[in-house]
Parts: sequence; structure tokens; C-alpha cells
Amino acid sequence: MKTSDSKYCKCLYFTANALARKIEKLAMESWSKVDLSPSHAYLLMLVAEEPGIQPTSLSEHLQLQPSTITRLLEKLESKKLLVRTYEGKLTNVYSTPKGKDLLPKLKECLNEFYSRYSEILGKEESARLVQNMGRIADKLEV
Amino acid sequence: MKTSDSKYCKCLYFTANALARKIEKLAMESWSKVDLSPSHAYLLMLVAEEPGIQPTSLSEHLQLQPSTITRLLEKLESKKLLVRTYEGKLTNVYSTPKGKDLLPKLKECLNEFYSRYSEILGKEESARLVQNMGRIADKLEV
DNA sequence: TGGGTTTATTTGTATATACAAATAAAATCA
DNA sequence: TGATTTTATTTGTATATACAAATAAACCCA
Repeated sequence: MKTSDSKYCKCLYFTANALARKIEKLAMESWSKVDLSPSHAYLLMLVAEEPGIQPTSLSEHLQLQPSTITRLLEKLESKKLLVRTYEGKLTNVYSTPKGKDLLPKLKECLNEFYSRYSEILGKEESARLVQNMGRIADKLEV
Repeated sequence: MKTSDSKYCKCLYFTANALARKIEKLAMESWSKVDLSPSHAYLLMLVAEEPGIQPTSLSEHLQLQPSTITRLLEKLESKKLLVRTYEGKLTNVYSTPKGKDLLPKLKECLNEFYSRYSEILGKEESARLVQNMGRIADKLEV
């Protein structure tokens, strides 16, 4: 059954979640070749771009709770893709050499993901949708 | 930080998930007074509308995996809001009296949720967004 | 009619995320 | 300066969802 044939297709909750799950699936496939979930991959790319970035800042950029960031960091640290250093109450996150080496592949996955969905949805249409969703998400800010 | 200020605001994965989480939160609040998650509530309303409905059909309407439906049913059954009857390989789901009694309150919560988000987002704008998201979700159908 | 195939559902297990409480450091102010 | 408040992070625990395997019934066809 299509999403728009469901009894709840007019409900924002239902539709937003159904869409997010399908996109998640597509993204998962795109990142499977580096054996990372999309969230882990995005976090890793943020760290590469901004070495020493702190969990709070990661939490803001990824719009995830600090505790979730800790969990993501734990996993990536256990895979030796990044390290945390502690000074006082602050934590700094850095890529390891192994993490840096992975970067080109990550960007490849990202591009593959972009082109997969652009192909399915159309470039303009998907860009417009993303923008609209972003605007709406902003309005729901707490 | 706003969703649209994130480094990944142009990414479909990121934006769709951020939006879904915010809407989920709003929905959670709306259904908290009946002590149910939105998914449980929607399932319960579907059963009330179509007594005897089967898990496969619920799975299609809610766009959730069959195993997820089983888990939702278990919880609602433990709360005595519905029952399952088994005939052969098929399962039928029915509301209990307690489940039926709850129905008006569920609809109240649904309306509250609708008016909360319409107020924040605007009636037309949110309707349009829902429609767009549904269309896109359809395209991503497997 | 009976053996293989398909279908419906459940079970075991894993992952992503969150909330609330705990911890500990830093900042503030009286 | 020392007590109180705020901030940053982690830990313990819970929830939503999924995938893959298991189970069991129904279907089909040779």
C-alpha cells in the first residue's frame, strides 16, 4: 500500500514518520559500504571538518540529544575512527588517522545517496522539499 | 540551533529525520493524556473503525513492519484495550469495551494535535506539506 | 492426495534515539 | 572566598522500530 493510500495519509505525524523511515532506509543502503549508519557517518564528517569539536556543538548540528551524541561517539571511538580528549568539563573530539583515511569514502557515499534520491525524486523537487521541511522544522523549534 | 542552520540542512536524510522527531514530540504530548504513544493510538483507532482487522492490514495502513505491529498489539492487549482471536494462520483484532470507551478521548487528542500544529504551521501550509511528503514517500516505495 | 511453496504472524535480537538522574567542572555573586 | 547556580557530559534505563529466523497454517499442482 502506498503512503498516500493509508487512512492516515493526511496526518502530519503519520506522513512525516513514514517518509523519514523510507529515507532512512535509502541512506542506510548508501552508507552500508563503509559499515556505518547515516548518523555515525555525518558525525564523523563533522569531526573531520572541525577537529576538536565538542559534543554540545555536535548535538546542535545533528539535532540530536547530548546523550545520543555520547552513544554515537562511543561506537565510533570503539571502531578507532575518532578519539575524545577531556579537559575539565569539556570534551574534544578528533579524527584518528583511520578516521581521516575513511573521509573520501564517506563523501563518496554521500554523493551516491544524493544522486540516488535526486534520481528518484527529481533534483528541483527534492531540493524544494528539503527546504520546506527545514522551514517547518524551524517553526517547531522549542 | 535551528534545523536550517545546521551544516546538513540541505540533506534530505537529516532534515526529514529532524522534522519527524519534532513532530513525534508534539504528537507524544498530545496523546500523553491517554497514556499512549501516537502509534498505539492510531492503531487503536484503526481497530475501532474496522473490527476484526488483521495485522497485515494494520501493517499496511500504518506503514510499519508486521513485527512492529505485533509489538504494538501486545502492549495494547496487556492494557486490555483490545484482544486478538486466532483462527488458523490468521489473527483478528477487536476493541474491548475499555478500548471502545477510550475512543472519544482518542479523537479529542487527535483534534488537539491537529489544531496545535495547524496553529504553529498554518492550516494551508501544513496540509500542503503533508501532501508533498506523501507524494515523495510514494515515490520511494519499494 | 501429499509434498513443496507461499502466506500470516510471532519471536529473538539489534539499533537508534530519548529522558532523567548523576557527575563534575566552571561561573557567578554576595 | 565560599556557596550556589549553571553548564557539559555521561550513565542508566526505556521506547520505537526493524530484520531475520521460526512457526504454523493454507494453497497449489502433479
